[in-house]
This record gives sequence, C-alpha cells and structure tokens, in this order.
Amino acid sequence: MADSQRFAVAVHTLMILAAHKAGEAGHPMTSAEMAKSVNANPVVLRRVISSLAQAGLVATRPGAHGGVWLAKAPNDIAMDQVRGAVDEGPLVCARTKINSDCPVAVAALDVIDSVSKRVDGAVRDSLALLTLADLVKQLPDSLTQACAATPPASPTLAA
Amino acid sequence: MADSQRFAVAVHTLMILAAHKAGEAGHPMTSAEMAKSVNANPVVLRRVISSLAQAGLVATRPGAHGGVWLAKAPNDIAMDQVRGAVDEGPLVCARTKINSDCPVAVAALDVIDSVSKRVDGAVRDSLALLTLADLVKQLPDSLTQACAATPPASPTLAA
DNA sequence: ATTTCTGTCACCGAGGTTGTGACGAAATGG
DNA sequence: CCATTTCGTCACAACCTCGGTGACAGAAAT
Repeated sequence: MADSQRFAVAVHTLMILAAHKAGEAGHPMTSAEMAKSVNANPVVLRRVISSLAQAGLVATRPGAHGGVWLAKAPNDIAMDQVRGAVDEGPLVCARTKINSDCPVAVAALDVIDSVSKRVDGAVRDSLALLTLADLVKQLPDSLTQACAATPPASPTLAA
Repeated sequence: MADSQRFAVAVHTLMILAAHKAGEAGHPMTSAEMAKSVNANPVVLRRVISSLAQAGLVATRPGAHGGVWLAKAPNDIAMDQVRGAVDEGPLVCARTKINSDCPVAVAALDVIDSVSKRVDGAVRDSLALLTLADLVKQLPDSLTQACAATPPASPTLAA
C-alpha cells in the first residue's frame, strides 16, 4: 500500500512553495497554479495539501487571494513528516491471510512483522535527516532566485 | 509499486524451507504443501518461487517427488536479495507526468529522484544485514526441532 | 505408461488511485 | 449585499495492479 505518487506530489508542492517563498502576507499560491507544474488535477493536489495542512506543514486560506503557503521554515520540515502525512501505510506489508492452524505460519507472521518494522524504521530514519531546505538547496541557484523575485503571474511556473 | 505481498510470501516460503531443512536428497517440499501454510494459491506461490529460483536462492525439480529446496545455506541468504528477486520496483516512485515546460518541475524531478534513491539505499542496507538464518533463529526452538525431524506428511504444516 | 510436480499462460474479480465535475463554505472587494 | 475567487469535500468513472483460479505442456520418477 505504498505505490501512490502522493509523496512525490507532496514534495513537489513543498518545493514550489519554498522556492517561491510563498507566505500569507505576500502571495499564497493557488492549487490551480501548482497543478500546472505538477501536471495533475487541482483536486488531486488539494487532497495532498489537505493532508499536509492537517500535519501542520502548510497553511491555507480560502477566498479571493487565498491559497497555500508553508507553515514552517523549510529547515523545520523533514521528509519523514511529509511521508507520514500523506502515506501512512507500512512499506512492506505482512500477510493477513495465514493459515492460523499451522504453527510455522503463525510464528513466521511475527518474524515477518519484525522485518517490516525494521524496514519502516530505516526509511523513517533516512527521511528524518532530510529537510525541505536540503532539497531546495539542490535546485539550480538561478531558478530559486528567479522564483523568489517572482511577482504574481510568474513566468517560472506557467506552461 | 511496493504494496504487494510477494516479499512476505517469499520470506514465509524460505522460512518453511529452512525450518524443514528441505534438500534435494531428502524431502523437497511441494508448492501445494507450502501453499497451505501460506494460505495462498499454489500458482501464486510458484510465481514467487520462480523469481527466487532465477535469483539462485532456491532450486526446484519437476516430476514425482520433486519440489523446492534452498540453494544456499540460510546464512548466505540475505533479505535484500529476496526483495530484489521478487519486487524490483523502487519503494517511493517519482512522478512521470511533470510539466516539462516548467523549469521548477524539471529540477524538482531530479531532486525527488535522489530522495527515492536514498530511501531505496536505506532499505537495501537494512535488509542486507538480515539473513534467513537470523529469522529462523527467531522461531521457537520447539518448532524448528519438530520441523527438522519431520518425515514426509508432516503434522507441523498441515491444516 | 502413469503419476506427480513444476512452469507458465489467460482470464476474472477485488481493491486502490487518479481524473473530473459538482457543490457548499469562506474570504475579499465593489 | 452581491459577485468572485478559492479551498474542502463528495461522488463517480476510468484505469491499473494484484491475487485467485483453471488449464495445459514438459520433466522426472516408479
């Protein structure tokens, strides 16, 4: 239960917000704008944004001139929080349908469960060390500068 | 692309083979026998076994008194090999449908890709340290002894 | 030759994910 | 007060992947 693209969409969205330095008192970005860059339906984006908002990573405001912005500094947004917000299932899932009359199967289930937990821990640990700020740093400098200086109706996002 | 139960089925299968000390010159186990314990269709099991065989982890022989057995010592079977054999896709997959006219999207794709590689590396590393022997050790001693002494038609597997 | 078992195919149904339209609620501006 | 914008969420369709199942050919043992 993990082959969705929600995590990728979430990271993409957060990078856009960070690169454009979108803020409440400035120019929040709309889901429609960002949907163009992600090449997805605005509703899909809003579903992801909704999860991120519940996790306290972004804030939103409806109405004219409303939109989405980061609720925390990029340095304080770690990737494991993002994954936890949009994709809560375990990566490697155990079997639910074992034959409970078979003692080997019952014991194996526990063992496999421990493997699953181990993998999940490894994923979480590796993502916890990665912040949104780290990712934005990987963007070409020219790009982030262009975005930061962007007035509404930015040419850096449009198609 | 990782929410399948193939990995769990593979581990379960390998544990059965290890616990029963199945060997070519002894009592290879049939997919039908093991399917009972896993509570899955024999064909599903054979699909997994086929992948494991291609990876050199198990060996098979058709025909009467044929079946499956471990091709290596449990100490030499690491879990990352198992995962690689049955589930080759990346755990967290990037978006394929970005808007390639948007410079932010193009750059973000690379960044997300690096995150994906990082996660995959973490998973691989954590699984590489875990061998089939480690997992079998976690089984209750009584169980492995009962299995090891098992003649054909074992009561420890049947329903 | 018969039996047993693997290997593989084709097909179906279940479940989850994305795409899309629609509607209400909230916020801004005239 | 009203029109506009935008979020939030629902319902539905399209699609894809996965597991379950039956079928059949080939290999091996007796």
